[in-house]
Amino acid sequence: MDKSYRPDDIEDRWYGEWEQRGLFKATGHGEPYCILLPPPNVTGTLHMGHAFQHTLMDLLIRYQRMQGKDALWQVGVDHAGIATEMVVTRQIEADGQSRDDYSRDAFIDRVWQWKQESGSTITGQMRRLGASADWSRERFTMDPDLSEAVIETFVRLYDEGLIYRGPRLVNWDPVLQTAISDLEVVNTDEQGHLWSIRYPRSDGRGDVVVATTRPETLLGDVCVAVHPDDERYRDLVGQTVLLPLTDREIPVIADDYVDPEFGTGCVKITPAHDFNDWEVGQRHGLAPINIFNPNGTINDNAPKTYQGLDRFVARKRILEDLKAQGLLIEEKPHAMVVPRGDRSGEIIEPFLTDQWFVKMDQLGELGLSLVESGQIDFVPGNWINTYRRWMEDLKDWCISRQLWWGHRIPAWFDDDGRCYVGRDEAEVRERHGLGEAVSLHQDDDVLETWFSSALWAHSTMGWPDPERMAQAGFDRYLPTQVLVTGFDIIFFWVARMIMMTGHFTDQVPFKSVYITGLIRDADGQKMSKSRGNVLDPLDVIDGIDLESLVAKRTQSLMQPDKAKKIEKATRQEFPNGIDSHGADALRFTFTSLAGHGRDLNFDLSRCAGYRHFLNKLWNAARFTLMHVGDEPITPPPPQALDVPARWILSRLGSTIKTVDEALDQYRFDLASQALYEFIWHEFCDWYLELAKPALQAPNADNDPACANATRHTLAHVLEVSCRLLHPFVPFITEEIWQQVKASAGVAGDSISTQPWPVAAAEDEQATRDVEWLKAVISAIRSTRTELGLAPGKPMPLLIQQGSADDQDRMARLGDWVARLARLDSIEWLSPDDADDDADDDPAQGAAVSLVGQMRLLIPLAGLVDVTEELERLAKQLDKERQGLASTENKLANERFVANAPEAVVAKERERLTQHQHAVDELTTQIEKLQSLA
RNA sequence: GGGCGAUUAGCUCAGUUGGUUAGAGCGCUGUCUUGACAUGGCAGAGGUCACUGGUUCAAAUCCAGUAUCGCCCACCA
Repeated sequence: MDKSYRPDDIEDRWYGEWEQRGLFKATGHGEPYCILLPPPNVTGTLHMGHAFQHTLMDLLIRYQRMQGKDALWQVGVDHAGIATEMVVTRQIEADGQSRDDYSRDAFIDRVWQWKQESGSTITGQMRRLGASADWSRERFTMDPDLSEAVIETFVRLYDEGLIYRGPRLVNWDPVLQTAISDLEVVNTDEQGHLWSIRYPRSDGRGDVVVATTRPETLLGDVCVAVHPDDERYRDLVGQTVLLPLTDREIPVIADDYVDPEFGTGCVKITPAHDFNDWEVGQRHGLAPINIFNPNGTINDNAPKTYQGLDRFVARKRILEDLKAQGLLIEEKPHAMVVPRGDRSGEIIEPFLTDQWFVKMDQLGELGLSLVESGQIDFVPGNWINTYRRWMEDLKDWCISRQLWWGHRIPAWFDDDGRCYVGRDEAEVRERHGLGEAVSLHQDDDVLETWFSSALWAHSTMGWPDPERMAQAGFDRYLPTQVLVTGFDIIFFWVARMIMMTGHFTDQVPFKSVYITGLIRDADGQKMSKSRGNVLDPLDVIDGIDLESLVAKRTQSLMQPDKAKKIEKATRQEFPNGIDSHGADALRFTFTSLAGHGRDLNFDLSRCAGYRHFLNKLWNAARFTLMHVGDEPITPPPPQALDVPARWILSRLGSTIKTVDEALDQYRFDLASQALYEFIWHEFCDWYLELAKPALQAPNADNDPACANATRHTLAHVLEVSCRLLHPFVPFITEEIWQQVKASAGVAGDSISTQPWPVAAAEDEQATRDVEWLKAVISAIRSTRTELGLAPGKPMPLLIQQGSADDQDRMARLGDWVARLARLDSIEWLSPDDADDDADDDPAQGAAVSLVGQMRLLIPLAGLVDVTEELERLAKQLDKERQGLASTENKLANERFVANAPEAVVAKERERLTQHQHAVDELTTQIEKLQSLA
């Protein structure tokens, strides 16, 4: 093995091997355990959020696989309608063409071509991360059978009356020219203007003044509304006003939607271009007037002068014209909420179009009841509130999109505009008795991407075809165990999956939903391209030089003027680029940070810390292998195990238990912490040191049985630790395990299919022994350092007092004390020597430390300044006095003694004795030294 | 406007049903190339657990309120 841990060397090798051997395929044997991968966009590349979630899913899958379960990680990719069209359109433009050059079929062909070439970026990256998915079952939402599931779902819902089509006001993206869902609209706070406009009364008796942030929409006004109780305008209601710039007269109506306190208390009503106004128009039977074309220009319903103008150009022109006519009274700045499309960033237009909707009343109730009944639980539990609140206030789901890439809606229109729904044209003709003479045209719209994603749980299990269902293990893997995902798609996806799988299969898609936090940068900022603080997980894994990183962060920014600032910050934060950390270190960072209910700040220095941890493990393995060789070691009889061996085996058992309990509750952070603590601070810091004497000459020659037992323990603990760590850090553990398996007496091709370790019983006696040993050694080391005694120089140790236990332990464990504390001798002084009056009291010229009843003396022999030792003792005394005071206070409180559990009081009493003893000892020692000085 | 969460060491975070003198990593200080590891060892420094009250023998932990920050949802022109 290399002296240093080099993740790139080992990680490359193993993944291909695992996949080739088919180790990640579901076996079909044993208790099933299935996780669905939320299908990433086919256009996507792995970002931190994916890497985090995939690490957790992979950990669970590997853990369960090792438990002997039939672990299936069902993966796949989403066709992502809008995102994919944007990517391919951009590519077409880069080729010097325009999208308009393409027919629908030609465009779709081009998308498929793109998909074949670059649609697997993210799955390649998942492999780099170590994701142990069953790639043989990888699916794409537009695979023929998944498309069949989509059509089937649509038709059935339509037949059940749960899908309908109709003209509705929807969120319209004028750039992408498609409807988008409420969830895809981001409401941003922006500074706009509020204009006050005069509408003259038809009867010539003055005018009314309305305030608006969107003056161009006045072309579509159908009335002016006032509050019914508003005294000021009582006489106006029922009258008409002249709509400026047009030749229309519109009524004044009363509606309590109007807030009389705001502005003038008069509101212009444009039902075709505002959701509230739509409601008002409906209530008063006023037909909406649509003034926009789909691309956001003014249409023929407006006066000629404005036709064809872009909505914002039109706004400017209208304001000028109003001003010219003296109808513009005031313009003032106004803070407002502007709806923007999350894909295009454009201002969204409420727009009247024919769209398809799924009725949500019945499905919503079902989705709610499946969670309320406890069939699905959320981790952390409070997310159920978010889910509940949304489900209780569902609006019908607009599922049609005016795109080309996606599942085309299975509806056909005849020449009279009558609509027929069916699985295909032939079925439509048959169902509705339409002969060949009737010409049919399929609806041009496609279904939004989330419609097919909503079926993911059962469509990947073969639904609706019975044969495919049997083959895919529909009955076996559904419901799946846990869905790991971010809160941001609870509405988009989680809720809809629950409703759809529930409705069509009478099952829940998953039993638990584990909601992860968001990955932020080290300062808690959201990672975003525009902030220039995005970390690519692949760069953390493989490293990247500074120039490439700067280039990556400053390329194709929406606001190119930010490039300089981003470059500067990047150069400052990563003066040497980013080091290679390896997939294992990144994974361990994620699991360590994965507490509940909290976003996590990704700090690269923490990732480096875990790379160091893996280096530590690597070197512990080197040390072990150096001593254990590669032949099986005869297992020693239990009585041949020395105290350190019994201790480390006991600690290993506790660690297994802790990890099991933590993972059971999805506490990845606690599990990681326990492993870190065990490997570094117990196995490396103490056990390896305690094992050395037995392994080295002359001890090893004198006591070969002990040496054998130690070697066996080393190999065994390392081998089990590898298995324990494997779900967290699969690569390094495979590498080490392959080398230690022989000496540990274990056989197998790969660690990933080895059994999960089982915790042995704790060995309390060995634990207490080693706690004592550590206390004694630490006390001596501390004394030496504080007095500035050469750390490498062997010293003698004298011991006074001490209990029978102390004496017994020192007899059994003294060799280890001497070795680890660098002592050349240990000598018990007879009680007489401790007499205060004795002139030859050895303690007079020694540094003293206390462990329980024992006084540990290191003779100073004039090596050390007495004042220094006095300072050290004074410091200790101070600490002990504080402890004593706090304990005394507690015990002096009668109610404490009376009410606290006996064990707590007893503990406190014991503590009192110890502090008292220490204070006495230290005081005596200080007096002695002072008399000497 | 409604809801959720957070506030613990310089930084990033643990702290389970209340019970030692509140822990870890990174950073910091001192020291050591000791035969696994300087990506390291050993020893240290560093905290009024946001604030104010309350419950309790006992509060970082439970309750109420306050402050600050963050997120989600919401129709005010």
